[in-house]
Amino acid sequence: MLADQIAKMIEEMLEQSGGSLELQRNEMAGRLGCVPSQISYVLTSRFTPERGYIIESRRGGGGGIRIVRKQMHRNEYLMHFFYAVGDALEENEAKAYLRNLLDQGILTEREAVIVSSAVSGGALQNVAPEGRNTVRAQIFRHVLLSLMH
Amino acid sequence: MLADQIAKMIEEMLEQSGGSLELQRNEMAGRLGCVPSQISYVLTSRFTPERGYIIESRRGGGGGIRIVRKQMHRNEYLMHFFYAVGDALEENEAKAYLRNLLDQGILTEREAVIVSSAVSGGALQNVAPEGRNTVRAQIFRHVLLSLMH
DNA sequence: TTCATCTTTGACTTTCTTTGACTTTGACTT
DNA sequence: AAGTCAAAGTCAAAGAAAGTCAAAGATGAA
Repeated sequence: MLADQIAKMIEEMLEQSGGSLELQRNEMAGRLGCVPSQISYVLTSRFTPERGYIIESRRGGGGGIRIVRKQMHRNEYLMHFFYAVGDALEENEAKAYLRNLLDQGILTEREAVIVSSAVSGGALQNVAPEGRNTVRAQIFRHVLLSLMH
Repeated sequence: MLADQIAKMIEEMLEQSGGSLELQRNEMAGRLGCVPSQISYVLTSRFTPERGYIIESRRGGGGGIRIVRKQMHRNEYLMHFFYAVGDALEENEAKAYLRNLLDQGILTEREAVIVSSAVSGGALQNVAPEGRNTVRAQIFRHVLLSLMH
């Protein structure tokens, strides 16, 4: 399958380059004789943050796509929380998790304060009350993902 | 890319001169072998007030362009952003502000990453699109407040 | 088979860059 | 004051990437 070949190729390039690389979508698609959006597809379906990759890109002349593989070591911990949080999260649950992360030395105090205020009731005033716990969970999970670096 | 080279060059000059400098658009374009409006482009796309720069200029004979990198003190800075953010905030604007806070040493890289992901489009998926920029602003402002000690 | 999910493709959109023609402004000369 | 020249400003068009999305095609499980 095309997508798998491309994915494999990117993995190899990542291996060679020690974990990060930059490529040009059109150029790569040209070399492989496929349509450029195929590259995008591979990237969004295989190189997701959940699997430990970060993708950044720039459009326009001289643009390109940057792929970074995050090192997995104490990230299992974050993963654990990621799944524990689930789809909805109360403000005080959030606080409890943060306390935990702080105790484990995964967050600094300031970092915990930042996250805490980002998911505080005040920050989510403009979200309909029924949706608040969902949004809070979503934000929290995104933060956890971003910390797996 | 041309624009990036020019930006880099200007950054270096700013560094050397301790934060402010004056240049001549035509003269610089001549040295670089590019069209003068390219300099204007770089200035408007990269050295924006959002990123903490002030640009002033004089036309006519003997004219020139003055570039100043603002530096304020912590809370002033945070206040400044607090008001600048206003009631709605795009994801890109948020990134620009964070970059700036990072450059000023007000946030660490990890902290910037945390905030960035907390206000990312992905984190706010469950907020109705019309409300997203409002919620993002609210979260961002709360985080700024929490940093003002 | 049938349904759901994953792939592939291509048309269209958005974003960023580069260029050049034209405009505005300021300083100096006459 | 008028004219001239030397700046910088503006803007739109063209070019160069990547992003999005829906339709069509596979593939696999029940």
